[in-house]
Amino acid sequence: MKLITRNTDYAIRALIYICGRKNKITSVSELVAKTKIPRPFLRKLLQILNKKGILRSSKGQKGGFMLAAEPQEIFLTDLIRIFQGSLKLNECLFKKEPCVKKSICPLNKVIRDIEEDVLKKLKAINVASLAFKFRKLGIN
Amino acid sequence: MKLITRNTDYAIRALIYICGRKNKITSVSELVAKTKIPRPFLRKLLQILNKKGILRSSKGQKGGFMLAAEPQEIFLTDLIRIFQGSLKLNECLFKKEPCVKKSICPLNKVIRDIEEDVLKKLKAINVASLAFKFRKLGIN
DNA sequence: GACAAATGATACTAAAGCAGTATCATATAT
DNA sequence: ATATATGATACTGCTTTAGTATCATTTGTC
Repeated sequence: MKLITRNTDYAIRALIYICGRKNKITSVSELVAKTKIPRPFLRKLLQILNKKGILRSSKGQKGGFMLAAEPQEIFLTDLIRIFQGSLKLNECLFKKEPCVKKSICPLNKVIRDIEEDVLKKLKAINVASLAFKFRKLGIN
Repeated sequence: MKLITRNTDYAIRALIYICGRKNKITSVSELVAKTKIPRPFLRKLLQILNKKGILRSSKGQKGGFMLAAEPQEIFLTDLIRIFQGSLKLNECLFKKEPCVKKSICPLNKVIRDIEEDVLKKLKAINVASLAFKFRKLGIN
């Protein structure tokens, strides 16, 4: 039972660092030095964030990445969705023979309620607020 | 991101049914007929619940399972712990080089807070209350 | 006592997701 | 030209999930 996996975690930390660099381009080399994330893995993550419109990249020497979106508009839910697919905590568990009464199933309901609450809380967290907290503590 | 996996889900549904049978012994055959859970898989789950002291079994003809614990004392958290291991939502994500400031890491903190809230809510759900809800709806 | 019907114990398997690595192509500042 | 970036893509190893398969043991019934 994991809320966020490692690639989501890495992505968030990379974004927090990039956010702190404001409008300056940040290279993978700099990110690797600061975050200790394995280089080829981080490269892959950044390329995905680029394709998803969260980062903007420039190639060639002096190339790198910068934010393409406002940091207060990049939510934890977005990153989880990108790197972990669906946000549903309880997928349909009876794939073969779906319970006809699924919509009123009490077990599904209690799980759904918890799920919705989690999503609401995740939705309230964005890169800007996290970056602010890190900055205040002098981390990164 | 799944709160409960299929074996936990199956286990809960089996327990709910067994709970409804009160003090009568319930065989795997009856449970398979009612829940449509694959027989060998269900057998394995019930054996685990037996070992963990949640079910009591009797062998031989007319054998089967009944609750070994009070249904209001069997919590969702217990079953998740049994079938999904730890309840930690965010395991240590920097295994190789653990962040020294982990205890004060803002990202870890927000995730931990959500996690604790989820656990509190899961802890409030037990087999008895679920069985009651199912019964009221005439399901199972 | 034989037998059928139940659980106990254990080992095995297939598929999916997670956490990366490796390589080559392409763009660009100097 | 060349060094230094990213882009695209394919591959690998490990773990978890979701089961299946077999044989041993116990027990009620005839």
